Amino acid sequence: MGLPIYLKIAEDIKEKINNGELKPGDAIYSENALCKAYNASRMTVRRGLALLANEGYIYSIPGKGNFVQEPDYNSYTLYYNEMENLVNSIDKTKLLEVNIILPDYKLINSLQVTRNKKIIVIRRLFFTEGEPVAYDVKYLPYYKGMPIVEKEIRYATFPQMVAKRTSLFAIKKELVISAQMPDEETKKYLNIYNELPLMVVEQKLYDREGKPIGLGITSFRGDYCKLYAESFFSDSKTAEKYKNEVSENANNLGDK
Amino acid sequence: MGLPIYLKIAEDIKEKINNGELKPGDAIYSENALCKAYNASRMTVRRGLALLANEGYIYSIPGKGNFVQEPDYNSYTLYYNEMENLVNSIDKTKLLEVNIILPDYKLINSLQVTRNKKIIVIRRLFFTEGEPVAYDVKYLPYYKGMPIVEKEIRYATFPQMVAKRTSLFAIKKELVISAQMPDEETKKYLNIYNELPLMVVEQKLYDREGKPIGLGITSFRGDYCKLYAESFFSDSKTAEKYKNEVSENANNLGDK
DNA sequence: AAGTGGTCTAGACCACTCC
DNA sequence: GAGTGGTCTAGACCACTTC
Repeated sequence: MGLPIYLKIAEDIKEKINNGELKPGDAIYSENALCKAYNASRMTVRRGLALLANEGYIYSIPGKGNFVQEPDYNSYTLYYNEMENLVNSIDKTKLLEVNIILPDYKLINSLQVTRNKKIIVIRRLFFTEGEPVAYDVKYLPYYKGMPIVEKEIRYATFPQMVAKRTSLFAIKKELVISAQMPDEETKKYLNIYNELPLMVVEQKLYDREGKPIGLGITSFRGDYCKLYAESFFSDSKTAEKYKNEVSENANNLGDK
Repeated sequence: MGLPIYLKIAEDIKEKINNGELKPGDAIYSENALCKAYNASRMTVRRGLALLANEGYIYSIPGKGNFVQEPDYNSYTLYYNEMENLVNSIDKTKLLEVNIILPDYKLINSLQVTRNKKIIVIRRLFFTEGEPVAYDVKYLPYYKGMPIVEKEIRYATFPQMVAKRTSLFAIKKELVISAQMPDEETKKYLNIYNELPLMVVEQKLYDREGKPIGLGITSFRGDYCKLYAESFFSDSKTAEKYKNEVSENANNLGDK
């Protein structure tokens, strides 16, 4: 069959872990044992084990062996894009303000700048089908020669805004998500007349050295925002590619 | 130096990507070229590249080459544990109800069961320093011989509850996060007398075959719950162990 | 035909753990 | 000292893309 040996090894062990044959803390067969069992070279066996290690299934202790890892119960992957979420997609934005200000106490702390540092403020409203659904504020320390392009300001997400200055690979991003009641100003912007909470997402970006390079606060109408997260144990990804082949091969062998 | 060659290769290329020398879509030196440049065997070079691929920095096209990957702007890692979050840790729970019910329409849909399937309901209150901070409901399809242990019911998180039935490795977890206003009952439970929103986290667990095995809804007082997420480009993990040595080497590059 | 990445081998030396 | 994992080599054959 077309399934590479290293994948076969990884899948077999993964299956043993998934069905409970191997439990967290248990030792796996040694690499040499696996070499013999699969009639494979050690590099091939190690490649299979490396896969499992990458997916969080096993870990190794030099001199002792490979062991089944305790799974991480509390880790999820969250997809967040202020322009797009479960409930709505932003189809229009309105620029409320673009300005350069001096930071107040909170901003000085959050962006770790001096009180004389100029800060760009961008305040926007996000619309979905004519309805205002989110109030968005970004704070960016101003640097000389920083390009400010109208179109970008209107339609860019936060990472896109700073991409001009730094490689996006180098950026660390943080989110703090909370439920809050809107103040009077926000109520007005978002056409809130009754008791309706906000989903507030605070987004902070850091450069490679860990220095903050931007703070964004997006306040969604509670009825227009749901965030979605999932635990992905990257199970299938590895063998997915071969899945068809496997079933094909089951039917017709031997051509090519 | 103690830094393994494959790590050195990976770090060098990563640096080129981070500082913008290599941009998304750009081709990397071919594996053979890297072999010569680092005076290394191809397996070693490929190990370095495999690292970068795993971290989302590059991808490869057979027959063409390795290329710099466009980073994923919208992906974050969220840590969620209903008993523990940014603001508070649950130090006491109160069991409101443990019961077996027949599912209503919504549960039938959500858990994908028949209307005759028995469902376990567990309703709890979570406390922090004497204050009720969250109202928690879990729905679990009932299976014969399912152990129900008082202590577990009181203090277990959702994944822990189902761990008895299925290997946790095999579980897929989903979260849907929203901001809502409390109903009268919840207000009473959580001592809410004024306008205070809820952070509602809906948690759904699936077994290996994708069948739902549990639904949980936790309603936190808005002032007692903040969720935290971060983008981790697993940068450091790889080289962390060698960091001291890396900075040593940073001074005397430029050879070759 | 030449170059690329994908898989794999059969060794090697090292540092470590366990006995 | 025997066994373990960690690193690495110098080849090999394959399928693929490009010219």
